[in-house]
Amino acid sequence: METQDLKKAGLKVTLPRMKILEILETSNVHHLTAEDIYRQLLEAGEEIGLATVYRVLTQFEAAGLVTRHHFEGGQAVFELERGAHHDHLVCVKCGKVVEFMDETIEAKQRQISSEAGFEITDHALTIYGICRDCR
Amino acid sequence: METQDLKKAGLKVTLPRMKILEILETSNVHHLTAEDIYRQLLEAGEEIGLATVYRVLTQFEAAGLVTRHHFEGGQAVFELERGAHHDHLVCVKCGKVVEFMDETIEAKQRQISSEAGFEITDHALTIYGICRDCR
DNA sequence: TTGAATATGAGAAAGCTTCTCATTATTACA
DNA sequence: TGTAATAATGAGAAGCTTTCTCATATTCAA
Ligand SMILES: [Zn+2]
Ligand SMILES: [Zn+2]
Ligand SMILES: [Zn+2]
Ligand SMILES: [Zn+2]
Repeated sequence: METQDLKKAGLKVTLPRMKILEILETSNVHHLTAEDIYRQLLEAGEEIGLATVYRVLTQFEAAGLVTRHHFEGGQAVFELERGAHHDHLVCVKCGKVVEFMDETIEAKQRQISSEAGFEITDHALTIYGICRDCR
Repeated sequence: METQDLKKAGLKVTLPRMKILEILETSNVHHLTAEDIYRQLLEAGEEIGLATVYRVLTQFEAAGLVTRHHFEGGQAVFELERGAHHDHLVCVKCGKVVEFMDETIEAKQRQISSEAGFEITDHALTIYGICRDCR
């Protein structure tokens, strides 16, 4: 299936791309930085450069396989696109990420945009807080 | 009044701080990057370094005088804290920023956080789109 | 199998932001 | 007002994340 995804996106099936996709698919943490992925590749003994990780993630994003988020704190985080739109709750102490989706909020955003004369292309709602475990 | 704000924040009243505060107060565009401010200072003939601009903005942020936003596109933008919380609609073509606040959305966020066991510290909702003029 | 097209690794470079440190300015108080 | 203690500044170096360059290696259609 991976192979199909890559071919559909017009990308050649290469070892770096398959390994990166595999990490995104099998990781129990769904939100990973490029460095996270790079480190996992090193640990697995793969000799894949950090530049390749960034390059591939950017291609995956363009192909719609992956979404890039800009949470506070510098590094972008990437997550495999699993179909369902959602927004994020991020713990500022431990970094835990909880996903949620609220149709009321989504609808209100559409209404606000249309009233302002904007054609929505995207949106990012991130709530920062302290999770139960960190309190 | 500016002078008071600075003193209250425990900051000495210096020329760079007053000039930067003045730019934030008088600019008709409310969302400025550090470079925007630096450029305006240069144009006004002030010899203030970019490092000072960043330093002062960070201090203003800590003092609650200014809010820092991380819209897409790398550079942070700063805006004078005028008391009323609001979220943002950003045009991806021209960069125009429209502010809005919706109590339904705010309330939903509080509910979602509390249900997830998070104590909210902050949130950022940014809708990206194409404004009327850019269509 | 072969060659055109594409991808990779390594390091350089870019873009934004923070740090360092010698110099200068502010402020409290004599 | 003068002075000392404290804090702020400017300039450039450095840090961090991300992208670029280019010589080499890989993929894949024919
Ligand atoms: Zn949403
Ligand atoms: Zn997510
Ligand atoms: Zn809000
Ligand atoms: Zn604003």
